[in-house]
Amino acid sequence: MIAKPSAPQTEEELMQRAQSIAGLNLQQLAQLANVPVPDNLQRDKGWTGQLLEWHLGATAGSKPVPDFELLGIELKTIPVNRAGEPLETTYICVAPLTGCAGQTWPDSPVRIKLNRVLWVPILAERSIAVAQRIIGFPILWSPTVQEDLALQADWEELMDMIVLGQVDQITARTGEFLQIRPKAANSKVRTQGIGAHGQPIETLPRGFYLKKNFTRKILTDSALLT
DNA sequence: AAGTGATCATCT
DNA sequence: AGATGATCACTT
Repeated sequence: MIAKPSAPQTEEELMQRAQSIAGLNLQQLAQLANVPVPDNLQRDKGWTGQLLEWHLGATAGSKPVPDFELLGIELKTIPVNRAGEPLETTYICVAPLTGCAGQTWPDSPVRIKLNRVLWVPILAERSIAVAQRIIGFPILWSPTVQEDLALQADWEELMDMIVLGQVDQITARTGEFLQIRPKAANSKVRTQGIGAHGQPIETLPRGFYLKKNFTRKILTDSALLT
C-alpha cells in the first residue's frame, strides 16, 4: 500500500504518472490503493474511474470542476476491446433542460468539459475478470477543428430541440457523434424541462454522451501517432 | 434533487 | 451483436 498520490503540478508530471501505470492490471492498482476488487461492476459502475482518480491524484472528487483543476484537465477511463475500440459510450455532463436558451457552443458545459481530456483506455472485455483488466496507454486530447465543428453541429441540433420544447422527442439516435440519453437513478425520476408550448414540464433527467464512433477515432488517431 | 463516476440489460 | 434506454453507488 502507498499513500494517495498528490495532485500533479504539470501536464508532464500527470502524463508520466499515467504512463507509469500503463500495463498494470486493476488488481495491482487496487492493491496499491488498498481497496478490494469487486467481482463485477454491477453495483460498482464507477469503481474503475475512481481507482484511476486515486492513482493520478485527481482533486475534484464529485465537485463540478475538472478532475485536475490546476491543469484544467478532465480524466476519462474508457473500456476498450483488444483492438483498442470503445465498448461503451462516454458520459460528458448533464443536459441542461431549462434556462439554456441563448447558450452558445463555446461556453457550453459540453465544450468546456471536452476542452482537454486525459483518456485512459482499459482493456475491459466482459470476458476478462475485473481484477485482470489492464490499463492502456494514456492519451491527452483536445478537439481538432474538425472534431469541434462536428460536435457543435450535434450540440446545436439537440439544444434547439430542448429550447423548442421537443426534449421528449430526443432519442439516442439524434446526433451523429453526440447523443442525449437518460441520466438518473431510474426512469421515474423527474426534473423540470420545457414543454411544447413553452410551459414547464416534468421530464426525465438526461445527460450528454459521446457515441463510440467519435471516441473510436480519438483512440485510433492517437495510435497512428505512436 | 442534482452532481460525480460510469456500466448494465433489454430490445432491435 | 450493437445500441438504446435504464440503472447503480456515492457525495453535496
